[in-house]
Amino acid sequence: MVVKQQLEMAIRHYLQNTLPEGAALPEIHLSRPKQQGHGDYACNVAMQLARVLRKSPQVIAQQLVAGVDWPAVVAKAEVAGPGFLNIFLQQAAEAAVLGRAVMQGADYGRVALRDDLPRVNLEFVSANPTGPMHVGHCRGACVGDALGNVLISQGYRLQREYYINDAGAQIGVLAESVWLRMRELNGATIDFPDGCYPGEYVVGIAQGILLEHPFAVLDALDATVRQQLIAPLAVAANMAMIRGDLAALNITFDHYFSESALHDAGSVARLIAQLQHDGWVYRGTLPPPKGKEVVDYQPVEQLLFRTTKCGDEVDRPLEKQDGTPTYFAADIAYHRDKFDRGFGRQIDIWGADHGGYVARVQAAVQAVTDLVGQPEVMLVQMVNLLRNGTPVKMSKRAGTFVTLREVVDEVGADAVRFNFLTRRVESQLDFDLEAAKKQSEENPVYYVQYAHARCAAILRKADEAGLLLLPPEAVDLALLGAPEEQRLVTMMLAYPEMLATAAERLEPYRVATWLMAFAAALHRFYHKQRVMVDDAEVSQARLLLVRAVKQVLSNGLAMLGVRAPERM
RNA sequence: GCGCCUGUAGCUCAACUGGAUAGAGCAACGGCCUUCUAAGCCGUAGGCUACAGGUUCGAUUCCUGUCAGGCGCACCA
Repeated sequence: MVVKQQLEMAIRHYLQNTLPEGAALPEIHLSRPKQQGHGDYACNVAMQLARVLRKSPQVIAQQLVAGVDWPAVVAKAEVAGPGFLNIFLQQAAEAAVLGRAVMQGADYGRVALRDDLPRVNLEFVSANPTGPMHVGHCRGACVGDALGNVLISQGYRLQREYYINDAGAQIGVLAESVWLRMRELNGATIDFPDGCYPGEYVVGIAQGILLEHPFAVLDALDATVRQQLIAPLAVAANMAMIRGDLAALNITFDHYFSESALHDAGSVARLIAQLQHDGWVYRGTLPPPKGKEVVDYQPVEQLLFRTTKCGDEVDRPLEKQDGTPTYFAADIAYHRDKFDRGFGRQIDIWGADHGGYVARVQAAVQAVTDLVGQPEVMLVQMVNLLRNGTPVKMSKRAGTFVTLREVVDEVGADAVRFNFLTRRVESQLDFDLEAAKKQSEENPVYYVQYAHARCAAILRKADEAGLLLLPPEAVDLALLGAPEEQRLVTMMLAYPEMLATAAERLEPYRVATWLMAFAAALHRFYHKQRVMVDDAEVSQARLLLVRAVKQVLSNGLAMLGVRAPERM
């Protein structure tokens, strides 16, 4: 059992036996004090109880110190400040974490697979297959991949999924764009209409398809037939490109799910029929949207879903004016499909521009699966791409958007990932290309990686010196008494707790900020204490410390998908 | 007009769901390499946490209002 839980239980046990009848047991919250002098854990329960017991928090805390049956790992507990209970652990008991980290290796901080948890479907990126990924997708990609790692580390069975929006009008536009490029390649002069995809990659796709399907053959086809031929080929080409872009970021998915397959299988139509049967839909007319001028608004009777019954503002259409299903209808079927595939928990990572979409999807999913609050939607705020402090204007139409690939090539996958993972998703952030390049050698990511390389260098040095590393149990941990050493030990103890918190709150950025603090602790230790000294026992103790630190750095970086280099 | 997110050092961001002296990285200034990696360390400077109220032992955190920025507001995806 984790120390934190032992402490919690000990305190709860005491309170249960001593609190007067009817007094509610407060939540026992143990925190890691920022100040080293405040012990390994702090508890504020005395202050919470002050009002109920009509006693000063200091007095209550004092009673806790004396009365609680503290676990053996506790060295002492004392009252501090306004009534904090500061708990200090046995130094040797704490330092046992070093052996665990070294022995468990990559598994340190991880939890075994838990069958009691719902299976998780994590959907992210899902960029439209109409072109290469642009930098806007990058943040969601990094966050999603890291979150997947974090959840898996805490025992979740998780699948990473990419939803391919390969249905709808945009695909027709894509096919038409490819066809125009084909005609251009064939010698025609084309005036490209506004809605088309102008990017250079469309030419490549056109060329690729022409290799298999000669122009004359395509030209002879009926326009609709031709489009049906070109569209899937163009989508496939774009998806190959997108997979390549993701691979450049070291991101892979377990499953790619096709929207058109959903339509082809009749899932959408079946869902609508089912909803009609269950009384969730009706024919009605929506009022014009408020606050925004809709020039072409016409009151039209549509098939509407009663999302208002589950907390949405207005009911939402399932069919367009022409009778074909809306994207929303397909999306309900999609989330229903995830449920049918056995995912009791669905997490979607969307861009902030989809914020208005959350309520209706959650309402609909609740209606068709009885899962309340699903999908859990993480809204990732926008990234402002800057170059030398000025915004980079991005327009798909003008073909001026910056691709993910360009950014990765410029800045490097490790730096890109770390950069996007040090911030909470709720905060919009600026990403300056020039700054990222210029600072590429002073980036936080290198600070952490350097700490790892430094540990590796020390261990190499020890190896070259012919030093035989003792097994952890043979090392005298009491020799690690310096503040810098204890700081490292404390942080390693906190690592599993940090991971658990990151998973619980869906906040992978915690790993990155923790790593920066941990790396700082290592660098400080390095400058203060020499590892290999004349005293062989001290050397062994510090080498064990370095081995453990290197391992935990490596584990943390792995969570973020960032390399842990042996040399820099 | 309504909804969601945000406002913290010159810049980019943290602060462990309400805790103790608000911290890192860049940028600035001053020190530290003939011993394990100077992509590092130590020090200095930099803050009315947008503003005004409220809740309580205690507020960057929770509530209300104001201001500022971002995103969204049928039949696109």
